[in-house]
Amino acid sequence: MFAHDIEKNLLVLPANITNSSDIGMKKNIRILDIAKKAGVSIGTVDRVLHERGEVSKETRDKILGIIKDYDYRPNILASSLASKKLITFASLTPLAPDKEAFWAKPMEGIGKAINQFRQYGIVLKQFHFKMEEPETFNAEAAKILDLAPDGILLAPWTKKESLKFTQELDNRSIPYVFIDSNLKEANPISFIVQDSVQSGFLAAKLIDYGIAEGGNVLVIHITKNLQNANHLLQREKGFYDYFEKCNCEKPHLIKIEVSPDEIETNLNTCLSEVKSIQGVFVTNSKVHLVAGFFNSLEKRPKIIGYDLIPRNVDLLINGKIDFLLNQKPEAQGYMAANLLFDQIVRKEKVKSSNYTSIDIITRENIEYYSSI
Amino acid sequence: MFAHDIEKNLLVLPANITNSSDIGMKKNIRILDIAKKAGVSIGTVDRVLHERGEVSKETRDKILGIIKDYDYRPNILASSLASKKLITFASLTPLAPDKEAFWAKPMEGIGKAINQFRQYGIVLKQFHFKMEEPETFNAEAAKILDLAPDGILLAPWTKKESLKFTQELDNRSIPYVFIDSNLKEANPISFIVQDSVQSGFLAAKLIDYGIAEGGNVLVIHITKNLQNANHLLQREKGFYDYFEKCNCEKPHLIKIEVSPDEIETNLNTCLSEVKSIQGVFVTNSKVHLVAGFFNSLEKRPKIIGYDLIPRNVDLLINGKIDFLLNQKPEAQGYMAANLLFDQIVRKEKVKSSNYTSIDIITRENIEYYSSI
DNA sequence: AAATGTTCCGTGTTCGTTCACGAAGATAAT
DNA sequence: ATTATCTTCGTGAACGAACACGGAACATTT
Repeated sequence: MFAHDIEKNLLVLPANITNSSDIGMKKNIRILDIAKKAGVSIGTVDRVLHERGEVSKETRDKILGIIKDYDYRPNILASSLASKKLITFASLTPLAPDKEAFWAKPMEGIGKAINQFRQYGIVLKQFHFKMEEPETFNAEAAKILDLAPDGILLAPWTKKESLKFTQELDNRSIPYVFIDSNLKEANPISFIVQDSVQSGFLAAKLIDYGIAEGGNVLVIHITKNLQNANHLLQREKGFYDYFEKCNCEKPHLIKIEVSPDEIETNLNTCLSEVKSIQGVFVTNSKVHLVAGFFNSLEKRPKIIGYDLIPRNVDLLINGKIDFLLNQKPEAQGYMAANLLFDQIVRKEKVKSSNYTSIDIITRENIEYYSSI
Repeated sequence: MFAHDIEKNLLVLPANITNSSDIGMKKNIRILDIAKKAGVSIGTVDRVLHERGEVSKETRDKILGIIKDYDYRPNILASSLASKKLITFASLTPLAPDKEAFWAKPMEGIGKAINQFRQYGIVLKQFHFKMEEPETFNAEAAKILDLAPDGILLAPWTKKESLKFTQELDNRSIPYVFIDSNLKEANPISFIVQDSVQSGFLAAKLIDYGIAEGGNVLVIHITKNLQNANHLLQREKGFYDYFEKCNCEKPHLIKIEVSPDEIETNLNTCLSEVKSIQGVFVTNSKVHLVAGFFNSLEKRPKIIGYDLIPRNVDLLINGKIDFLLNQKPEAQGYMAANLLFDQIVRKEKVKSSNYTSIDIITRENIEYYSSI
């Protein structure tokens, strides 16, 4: 009577009656099951699953109905095993001068993820551009278009070039994931970034928490071209916002914009003019360049900066820097690669916006922030 | 001449000459390849791989040599697909009274991982014990032994009962992973915990950073049975250590041990006797129980506690608590399940000790610490 | 010498897909 | 009516590993 209900592999429990103390017990419906229900062969089901036509509208609708009703999910193990074609991912990120550089970290995470995906037939081709030379971005982007990969991990460093590239990707419907920063005008399947404004806000809180009322606080941008560095401006904004909104006595904020090679003169001038510096906020990883300057003062100001690059880490451990804000670049890379995988291989809908946590690092907790 | 070198699927590049700009391109050697090289059939290779005998020592050694030389890694896709047997994981954790409770979080992470593993034929059976009733631990442990799962996720809450259980697991060579705390006397394949001493150390730093020199600092244990709560004692130790080692002016530390239902009287007495409380450190998630007491003081002390449970989060956001230390319980669960998977399914060696980061949470960064 | 064990190893099927190939049946062109 | 061309669908061989089964070679017992 109910033989069909208990026939092997055809028993598919509705999701809502699964035993809540067990996870993963639901038996998936197979292509063969769908075929039987529809009275066709697996070849036909396969054709509608892969949308390669040659199926009458009638049977197509029938099969699609069954797929929906029984919530068919392809078995990616069998799928990847049977599929002989390679899936190619490409990454386009700033060139990391050495293994210690910031941009080596996301690549680490990406590499780790890709290695786990190897048996799924996934390969990654890495491309790098030089941050100061937008032409190199275009050149590498062109190479990627030639390669025609199945998915792209992209750090959209300069807006104009990135938009041109992503528009072309949209045309060719090649999915891409943004890493490190986002472009509202583009259509990535997902982006994974840190909230820069909020991180500046947090930095201000940490300064505020640690200083006596009043006094002077330096906000230092160390970059050659501040206008191109949107991150830094947003961090600054968050920092200022905090003191606007808080009901604390607002310190006197002094903003300094300087290129890496002019720090010495610039900061010496500043120190001779301003007394009683209670806090220093450096808006990027270059904080190691300024930490030494305040040793001479009778009371060192609270110093806060960004990123766990080795020189910063040393200074943090030695007590010359109070806080580093971290954005887990390895984890970002790892997640980004996983997002592409979920989208392309697992064919799942992925969260389109991903904000990484804003980690507060001190010498007391840094040792647990090294690995992924 | 070199035909065998380029024969399909037999081309296995040494790892050191892979192009560094590409990841995942190395072709894996298959069982069939090993069989050919050894001049036997795949059946024989399969027998030595699974150590089920019936192979002469001679050919066995030959095959093992090839496996080693060519760094054979089984294709887990094909492997899981072909293997019809279910792999059962069991978890034994404290019962979470509701979805918001602390112990619901690790289960969330575990569940997420297990769902990703479903197609590998993995199921999870959940077991829970009541924290105050060690007998329930024993009862559930017995159920698990009956079930004879392939791997176990275990929160070793009470030492005696846990050791008895893990010894039995050792006897039956069932692998287990510790979560939340570790037992030096046991032999888990891995443990994933937070360094409690260091977290107390960090808490002290945050108090120290925020208070003026001197003054009184309260250390509050809120528990029914402090001696059974090793975590809390270690956190206290780290907290005291900090002020011993630092070259700051050490505040006067006042230790309070109180059960959850006696807080009110206890704390009121304390407040009437001690003036000028600058900092409060609560050694567990019960910090929400005390935050309200200090509103009446003209200057609220700095308050720090543990864990992002809803009541704490509310108080943090409302500015009644300054810092919460977090141990990413979801991520712990997720990682623990992945460790079991890597060990049992992927047959990889896993890191035996895993320390989660000690996250500093403030109202400024909490919104990015909710999800996994 | 035949019968029976042992030891060692090969073969074939299966897992759920992918995909090339080809076979019907219907329709259109000759 | 015959051939050609579509449209629509089924079949069977992979993919790499797991595992049951069976078979050959050799040794041991009657």
